[in-house]
Amino acid sequence: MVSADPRPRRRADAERSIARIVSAARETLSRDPSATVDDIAKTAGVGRMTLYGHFRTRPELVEAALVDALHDGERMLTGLDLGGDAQMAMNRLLASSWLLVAESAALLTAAQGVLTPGRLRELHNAAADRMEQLIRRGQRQGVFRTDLPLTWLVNAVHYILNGAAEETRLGRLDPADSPGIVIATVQAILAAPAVDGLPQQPGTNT
Amino acid sequence: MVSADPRPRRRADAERSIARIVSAARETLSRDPSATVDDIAKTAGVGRMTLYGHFRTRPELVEAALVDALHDGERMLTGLDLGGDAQMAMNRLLASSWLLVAESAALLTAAQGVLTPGRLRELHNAAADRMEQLIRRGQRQGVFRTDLPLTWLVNAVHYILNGAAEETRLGRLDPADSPGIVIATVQAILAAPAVDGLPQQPGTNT
DNA sequence: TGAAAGTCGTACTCATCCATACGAGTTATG
DNA sequence: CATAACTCGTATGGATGAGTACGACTTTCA
Repeated sequence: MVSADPRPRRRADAERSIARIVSAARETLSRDPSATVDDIAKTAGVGRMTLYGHFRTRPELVEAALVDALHDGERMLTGLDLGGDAQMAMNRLLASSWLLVAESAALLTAAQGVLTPGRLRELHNAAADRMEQLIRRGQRQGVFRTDLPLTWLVNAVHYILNGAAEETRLGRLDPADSPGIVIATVQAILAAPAVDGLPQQPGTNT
Repeated sequence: MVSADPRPRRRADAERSIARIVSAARETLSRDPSATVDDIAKTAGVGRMTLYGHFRTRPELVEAALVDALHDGERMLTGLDLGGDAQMAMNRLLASSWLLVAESAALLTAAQGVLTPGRLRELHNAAADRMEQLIRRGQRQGVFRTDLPLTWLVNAVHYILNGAAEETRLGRLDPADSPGIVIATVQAILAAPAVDGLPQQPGTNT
């Protein structure tokens, strides 16, 4: 399961080009999901032919960009404690991943239009699962609501994340305030409704 | 300010064609925001040339479809009581407009890619204002939270609406359940956080 | 019923973008 | 330093989709 290189021999400058291209693809597609191959090549400061030398088709390039972003996510979450109080864990998860998710929202859109749903799910599942497990744990702890479908809760969080990303990109939200706003909103969505005079399962919230 | 007809004389069959085209545009663009003029004409059961006879460019057609959808919204809200308790009013607003908003979500996306931001705002402002006023009133009543930017609250509701629309379209949400889920989620987002032992302004919730 | 209005197919131009072909020049690396 | 790997411009092919031109046919309506 170690990352196997089908192409072990590659020159240093080629490696550099690929890195610049992938980076440019992430940047460009995050601003405009329908960006042209030529746009991406220009942003990378590289001829279009060089790009095609490494990525045979546009979908292949988009996938590479998405995979790179997801790898960043995994790396970022390494060593992040998702145990303990689910609410706190969720806040930590959001605080550390919000920026990446925000930046990659449009990239995900681009991928949706170009990759098969199956392939997309395969790539994106790890991230989605993590969120789902955490919410489920919060439900068992009694701090997250259980009266709405789990799938909806997971996706509602995503929609809020992407929405906040867009608001930030459009300048309607101060990037400095965004994390706090996202956390507060997600908390509100997930929180178990504390009915007046019927404070949920007592004893579960230490 | 009455709707002025720049083209008073128009034959009955032309009127019919236009209606079918606009309807087809709404339907088609709501499924695929990047639908072709040809697609729309086919859906309308009309030749492409007929379509071009009434709408000179694609943007013009998209705008007509959006305007039609917005008119539907206005018509739907006529006679809807938005007074009284803001929370209840919001529930009524969502219950009656959710379906239309859901259907028009993708249409709005199409419009965003084709209309100038100014023009789009001009068309869409009435609907957005209504939501904003209602939230503001709820804040004055003490039932909606005031610790997040008003703009964000308005747009967060929109993102949830569109998200629910997408979930429904993808079959991940039962259309019968959607309204209830949307209402519950929006309530959670807007509700003033009832701090334990500090139940907000007493006397406002009769 | 006849002229104006509307319908609509075919064929065309124009622009954009993906992808390939070729080939000359440049750089890494054993 | 020689060769293989890489870069990259120009040109080309092919697909798609917007919008126009033209002209024959049909429908409305005064």
